[in-house]
Parts: sequence; C-alpha cells; structure tokens
Amino acid sequence: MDDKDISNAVIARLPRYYRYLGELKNDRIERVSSRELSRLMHVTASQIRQDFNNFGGFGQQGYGYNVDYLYDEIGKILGLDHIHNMIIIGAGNLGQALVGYMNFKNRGFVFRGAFDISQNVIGKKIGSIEVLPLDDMPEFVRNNNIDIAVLTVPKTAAAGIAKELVECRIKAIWNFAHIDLPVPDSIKVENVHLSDSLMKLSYNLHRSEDDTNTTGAAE
Amino acid sequence: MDDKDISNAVIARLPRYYRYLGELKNDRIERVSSRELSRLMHVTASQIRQDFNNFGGFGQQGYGYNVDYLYDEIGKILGLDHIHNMIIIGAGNLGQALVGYMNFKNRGFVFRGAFDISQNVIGKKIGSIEVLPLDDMPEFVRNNNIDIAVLTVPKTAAAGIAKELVECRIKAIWNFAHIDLPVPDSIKVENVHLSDSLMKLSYNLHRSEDDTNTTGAAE
DNA sequence: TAGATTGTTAATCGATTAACAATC
DNA sequence: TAGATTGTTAATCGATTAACAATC
Repeated sequence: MDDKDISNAVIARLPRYYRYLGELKNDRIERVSSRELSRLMHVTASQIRQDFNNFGGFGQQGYGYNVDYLYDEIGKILGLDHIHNMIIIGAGNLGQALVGYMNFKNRGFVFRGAFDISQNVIGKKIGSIEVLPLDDMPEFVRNNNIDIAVLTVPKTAAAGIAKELVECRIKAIWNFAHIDLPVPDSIKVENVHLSDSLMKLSYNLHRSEDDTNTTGAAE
Repeated sequence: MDDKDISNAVIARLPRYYRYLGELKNDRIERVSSRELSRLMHVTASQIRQDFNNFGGFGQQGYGYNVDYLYDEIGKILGLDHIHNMIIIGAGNLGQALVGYMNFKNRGFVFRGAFDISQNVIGKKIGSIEVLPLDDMPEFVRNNNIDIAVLTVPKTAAAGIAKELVECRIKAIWNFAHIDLPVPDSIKVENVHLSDSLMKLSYNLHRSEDDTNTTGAAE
C-alpha cells in the first residue's frame, strides 16, 4: 500500500465523500459518475477522479463508480474497518456529549473508559461506563488496548495529561483543549479548536458586512 | 478596508496567531520578531510576515512586532471587538457544553437564548438562560438582534431548521450537524463535523502503522 | 551609523483544473 | 460498435518559501 505522502487536503475530503456515498447507498443508488457526484457535492469532477486515483482505480471507464464498493473502499482507507478503543479524559458536558454520540460507535469508535479529577463526577455513569479517577488512567490504557484518547479538559491541565499519555504509549489523541499539545510526531494528534472555528465564522460575518458597505460607496 | 479575497488558508491561521500572541501578552513580553514567532509556532517566518501583510504593515523594520498592538489588530480582523448575540438550537449535552464554555463569552460571543423541541429540556435552565420551545425561535431571533445560530441538533432536523433560520434573516450559522446546510451564500456557515475529524485521526493512525510495517520489509 | 528585521518581489513548490487517450 | 466515463498527463492557478532592498 503506497498510502504514503498523500496530501492533507485529499484526506480532509475523504470523510465528505464517504458521507455522500453513504447517502447514495441509502437511496439504493448503484452507480455514480464523477460528473454526478460533482454536481451533488459542488466540487469539480476532475478533483474527484484525482482524489480517488491517489488510492488506485476504483472506477470503470464508461460506467463510473459502484457506490457500495467505493463506499467500502473509502471506509477502509479511513480505517473504519477496524474497532478503535477510546477513552475520554474530562467528563464534563463536552466529554459526555461525545461519549453519548452513538454514531461514533456505529463506525467502530468505542469508548471503553472515562476519567476525571473532580470528585463530583468520579463514580458517575456516562451511558454504560463509569467515570474513574485520572490516576487510574495509565494502567487502564495499558491493560485495555486503548488506541485513542479524547482530551476534553481545560487547557491548563492538557499538557500534563498529554505527557502521561505519551508515557503509556497512546497512539492518537483527539484534542479538544485549546492548546498545541507537546507530544512527539509518532503520536497522531487531531485538534478540534472550537474557538478557532468560531473566530473564523466571526471573520466571515464581518467581512460580508464590510463588503455590503463597500459596494455602496466608491472608496 | 480591502479585506477582500484573502485566502481561507490565511484566515484559518489567524486564530492560532491570536492565541500565541495572547500567551506572549500574558507573559508580559512586549515585542516579537517573525523569527521568534516562527520558532515558537513551527511555521516559517516568511509565512508569518506574508500573512500579516495581507492586512497592512503591523511591524517595524529593525524592531519586529509590538505584541499588544498586533494582538489587538488581529482581534479586530477576526471581529472580536464586537459583541455577538447567539442562540443555541438543540439543548443536548453538546449544546449545554457550548453554552457553558465561558471563554466564548470573554471574547464577546454571548448566548441569549436556547431552543429545543424536547419536553424533557424545555423550561430547564442552562446557566442563566432558559430553554424555550423551538417554535419561539423565529420571533426571538428577530427581536433580539441575533447574529449567530449554533446548530446542535440531529442531522435529520438540521435542514428544516436551517430554512427557518434563513427566513428570519440569521447572519451566520455555526453548524455541528453532520450535513451540508442548504442555505444561500449570503449566510455564513462554519461547519464543525466531528466525525470527519475523528475519521482523519483514524486515517493517520493506520497510515503510521502501515509505515512501520513498510520500513521493515522492502517492496 | 551599523544591525536588525520588516515589507515585498521573485522563485519554487504543490494543488487544482483541463484535456484527452485508453477502455469498458 | 458507439457512447460514456475513467485514469492520467499536461496546463494553470494559487500558496508557500526565499531573497533582498527599504528602513527603523
């Protein structure tokens, strides 16, 4: 498999393809051409074909792409044919929301444990899992084949916990703390910086207002 | 202001600059050069200077950038000198987490209302705001100068609500539903597709495992 | 002034789009 | 076969990096 050095831009588009293909699948549509998908998704057909061909040819000339097959293949590329064992660190509202989000489970992402430092939540149950004290986390990670740690703690706590996670050989961190984690490159980090996202929205909101003004008066 | 057609890539980097400058500010550091910032943030000094110069010269030759000034200017570019009135639609765990996240408030993003269809949450209080029935939403938006709607509802409900939001002239939607919203371009949408993010992490996790295998055996 | 560092132009690199031959 | 549509090469476009003159 020469998955090597495929650009981030391509990878970032795969989940969206996967989503649209899932919908076509639900609608019992058997085949789709890059042209149809292009119209549906508002990206160029050329880009769609280029993207897919990074991973080998999934289509057939004169026919297009088989929806079921393409869906499965993209799923495999994204690792969705594996079960991922996850823990959550920080059992606040956000942590609880993520654990409760059942769609993750459907895709093979399963929460095995939850950890916090607050006596208010330790011992509580989130769905079927009990919140344990953070001190128990390293042992739990080692004993339960945990792949992914989800970090939903205040940013002041995040760096310290990240170091512990490195020590117990976590493979990946899904980071919701508003900080760039100090971990070696061997550990994969995906950041969800919510306030960055909100700031982008804010920028676009004001830009459009500025534009409106600008069109009215010259200079 | 010729904020026009500044690339998305640049905008996406601004919140991160803002964050690092905020930290320097906290540390009472007065000035910073693109070179120092480059070392700190692991981006090229050239990119930093190019990015800032999209908005005019914030620095001074031979000196660098004044941290306080640059912080404020980037804040203004991002619209953080305004108050933003927001509502949340969907008062589940995720909605509650976002409303409770006080840092938004510090940056001028203030939740004014919360809406849901479930009798289980209508009437409940989230912080200081009461959850109202979704039917009350359009009037509330019109009467309270709401800029941003935060959408944390299941994807089946999202499209319909988006249409209502368009009708009551919302300016922007922060969308957590796993769907591309059917709204005109005049309404700004920022998507937070959590499962897309998790899939990217999954991809990178497996890619690194493949690499490990590959380095062992040739071909 | 000399040294430092920006602002900005030019060079490079990478990603997207267009075009078309291959082929089902 | 003829028509459709891919896979892939070439052309274009845009973003990043390098270089350096301007200037504090």
